[in-house]
Amino acid sequence: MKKFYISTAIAYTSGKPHIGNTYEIVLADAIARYKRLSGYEVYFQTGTDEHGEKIELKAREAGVSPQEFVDNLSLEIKRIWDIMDTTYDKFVRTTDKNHEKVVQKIFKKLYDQGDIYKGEYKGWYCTPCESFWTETQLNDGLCPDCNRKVHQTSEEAYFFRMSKYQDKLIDYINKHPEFIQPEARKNEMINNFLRPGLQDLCVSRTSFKWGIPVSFDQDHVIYVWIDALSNYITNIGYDVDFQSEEFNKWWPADLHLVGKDIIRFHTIYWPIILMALDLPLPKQIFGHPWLLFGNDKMSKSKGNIIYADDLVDKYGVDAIRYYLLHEIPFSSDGSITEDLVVERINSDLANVLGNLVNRTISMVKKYFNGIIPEIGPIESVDLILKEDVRNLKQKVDLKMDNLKIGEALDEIFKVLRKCNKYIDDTMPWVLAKDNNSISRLGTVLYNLLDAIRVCAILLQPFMPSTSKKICTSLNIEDRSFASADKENDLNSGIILNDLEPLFMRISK
RNA sequence: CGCGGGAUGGAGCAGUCUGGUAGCUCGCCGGGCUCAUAACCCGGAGGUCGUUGGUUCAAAUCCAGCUCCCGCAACCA
Repeated sequence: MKKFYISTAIAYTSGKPHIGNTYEIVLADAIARYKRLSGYEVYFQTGTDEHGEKIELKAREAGVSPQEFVDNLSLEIKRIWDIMDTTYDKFVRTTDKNHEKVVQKIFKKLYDQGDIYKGEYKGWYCTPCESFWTETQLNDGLCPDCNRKVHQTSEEAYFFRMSKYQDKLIDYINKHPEFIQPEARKNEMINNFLRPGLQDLCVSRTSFKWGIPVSFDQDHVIYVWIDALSNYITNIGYDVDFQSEEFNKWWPADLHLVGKDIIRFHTIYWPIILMALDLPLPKQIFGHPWLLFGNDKMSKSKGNIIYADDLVDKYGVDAIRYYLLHEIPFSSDGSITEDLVVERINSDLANVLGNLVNRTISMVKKYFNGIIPEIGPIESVDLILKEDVRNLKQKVDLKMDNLKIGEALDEIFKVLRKCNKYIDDTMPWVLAKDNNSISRLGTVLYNLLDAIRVCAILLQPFMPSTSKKICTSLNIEDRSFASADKENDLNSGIILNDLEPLFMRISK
């Protein structure tokens, strides 16, 4: 069986994630479910990134220990992932003991082989704020927090020799055009960082304590790069000098999903760390766009934050999954407001999907006592619908393979719309009035039910519980993706199970 | 001249590589139908495809200049 390892970035435990932060786990879940249904053995990993100065600070503000602080947030994040009905196989934490142990070993190995060396980190220090800043973070040479003067300072730190691997990485990226998605991001990375030459990366800190200590130098904690990024290998059995069967099975990852803001770390630092460890690189990294509130970035200061759990309480999980998966394009930012959510629910989920299923099932009840009819006489109008249904899975596959998730959903909804048109074209209510056309009526309703069957099967990765409701009502036994290629796979003579309306219209 | 992406009916997008009647969803207007969730189906209005010039029988599409918007420009994750 072919394997598929997909990951999200691990979420930083500095605060409750908003709906935009929640997009990534839903996107990953849709892809993971899609792969499983397509016959892959899937490993889907997510989790939390729990170290760093910011967390140390926030914990102090909250009057709790950093460990308590991250325990709470990690739980909260996991709760939201669960609310979104996501099927991750493992939820990892960077405070897991095994992760910490292996990260220390990785650091030591890189140090021993000369990729990491001890040096000095030069920066700017703001005494009142007790903060280090880099040259570029300064605001006209002043502290970006308080706008006061800063003075140059230096801190003992360990550095990673990035430049040693840059040519190898450029070569790799050029030979693997699919490695960085969308492709525009690849140009950014090559032109802004790789071609001008990489600076050595500071991989340890002494200015805070909340992190994994460097095993051979206790004044230092390992900085985010090596700590957080290695979660992708430490949790599947990588152990520096011993590699488990599990590791060999899953690595390299097939897809790292990350936000566009952290694509640099995943397409430059992470691959170089892997090269230094002599490990293969992940096959693909997709830096997905963001979800904006209207046209603005969501932020606490703007007070425009929307949380996933609030939306789910109000509209249901599948509606929100649909919104996220359908409305966020492949490479440009998506937009959300509550009005937009309502609009999408009404026009797509209620009017097209919900109403179609409802009107079809009620006709089967009304005209055939709820029993799936036999196929009778066939007309040319049937063949057109059948053709669209037959081609659907292949179209969805193509979109999914290119990570065009919203367009994959569009393909399914196109067929649902065609079903609505088919009803108007065939006018089953007219057929029902004439005893001579009852078998023709059977054909029409059977075709509709079978089209709905295929759509419901293909909707599983995106709207799992809605899909399940439809499948249960139609008594669909085989729900694998392979069955979406079968034609007329419904059993005539079986009685439909009751189905309450899937999505009701929401009035504003 | 730092690098890259974009500008298409009221809104959001596709079409640009491989020039040849400008397409989709939503909204609006009119009609049809009644199985259905005031839903569904059909039709219509609305675009000189950012701007100027060039190539061509023909340009949203190719070339050049200009204007505006956005992302990136390294240690906050």
